[in-house]
Amino acid sequence: MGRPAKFSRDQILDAALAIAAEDGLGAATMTAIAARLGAPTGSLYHRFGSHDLLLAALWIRTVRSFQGGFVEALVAGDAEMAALHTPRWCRRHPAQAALLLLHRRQELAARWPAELGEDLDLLNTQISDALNSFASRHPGVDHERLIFATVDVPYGAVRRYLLEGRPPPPLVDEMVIAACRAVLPLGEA
Amino acid sequence: MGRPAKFSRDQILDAALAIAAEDGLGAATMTAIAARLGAPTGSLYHRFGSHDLLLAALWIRTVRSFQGGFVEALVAGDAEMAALHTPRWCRRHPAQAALLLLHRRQELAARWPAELGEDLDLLNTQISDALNSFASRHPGVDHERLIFATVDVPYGAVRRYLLEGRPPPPLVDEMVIAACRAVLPLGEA
DNA sequence: GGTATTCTAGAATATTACCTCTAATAAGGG
DNA sequence: CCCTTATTAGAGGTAATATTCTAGAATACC
Repeated sequence: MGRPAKFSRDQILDAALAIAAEDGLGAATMTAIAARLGAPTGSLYHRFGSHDLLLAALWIRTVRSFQGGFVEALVAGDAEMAALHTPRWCRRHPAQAALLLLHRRQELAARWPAELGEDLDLLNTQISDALNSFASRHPGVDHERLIFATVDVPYGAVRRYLLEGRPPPPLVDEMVIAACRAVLPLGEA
Repeated sequence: MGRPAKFSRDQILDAALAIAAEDGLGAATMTAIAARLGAPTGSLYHRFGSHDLLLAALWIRTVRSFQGGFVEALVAGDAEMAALHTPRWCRRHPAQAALLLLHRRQELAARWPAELGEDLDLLNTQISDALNSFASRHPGVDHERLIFATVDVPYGAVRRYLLEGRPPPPLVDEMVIAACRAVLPLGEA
């Protein structure tokens, strides 16, 4: 009931993402997002109460998009698959990857909106649980080592290519696996 | 001759660095830097023509501080020492590390000041040369693998701790070395 | 067809931050 | 002791940006 929306939440977030990917996060001002969409700024404020809320929503949407496959691989008990998820996801979603991996949550919004705190907590809990669950099922695997192999190394490997705006080459996957096996005491468990 | 300076270039850069480390790069406005130093904004503009120039100078100073030891290790032909340089340097210079490793040059200044272009080029050349020189002296070592082992992996390993504001633990060094040996075909060459 | 509801539309306002400009201040040289 | 020079000092201009506000448009339900 009521007038149908001409600009959806996702459309607005997509516009913000595109601008952030092209010209940096600082360029994603309300005016710029509205202009790219051909919308007046009022429409943005109708959906997102503030600039901070808009960017925070974009951040959460991006984290959720990334996290799914990662947690899935961990739950399936496949650490190497989890490690490979990062380069693979980056190839499929370059703009989102640039946002997620080249920025900190802190710099998105000066003050993180309280109403989105729970959403983020949920995501954090989800990933913590997956890591803990994996570690507990693999007695030799230290928690720190697991994060190093499945998060830190893939992250570092991918970052340089994101900065240059090109997809990570296949060699990245090979080296990520090599590092994985060097640090985690499991051949194919 | 003339009145002696009350606020030196380095003092100003230190203030900017401290603010960036504590509250993020966006908080390092001219007013904030001046306030932290107890100086008027005019003094900052007397030494640095613009906000961009100030941040660019800070960036260059930081890169130079980091790069010295890294290049040195590479020139000495010790890849593992080069890889360990990152975590070690982070422990000694936490604020500088947070700036250098958690930000891109691009987001410091929208337009990089032309007059500092050469300074940056020099630093980039220096590191390129060191990497090339090392690779040419070690026939089995691929360029991409060398960067992965000495730059990307240490970078990823250290990042999480920088975000949390604490120094990388010793385990990081151990894992960085393990990854190094898994990827580079040299035992102790 | 009327009415409630949701949204677009964009002008106007407030805030914020960069930057400039003029005067005052503090040393050193003659 | 005066004059030159480099610097402090900070008020105020300007531009960009977030935000608000009022009016109007489009749809669904009755």
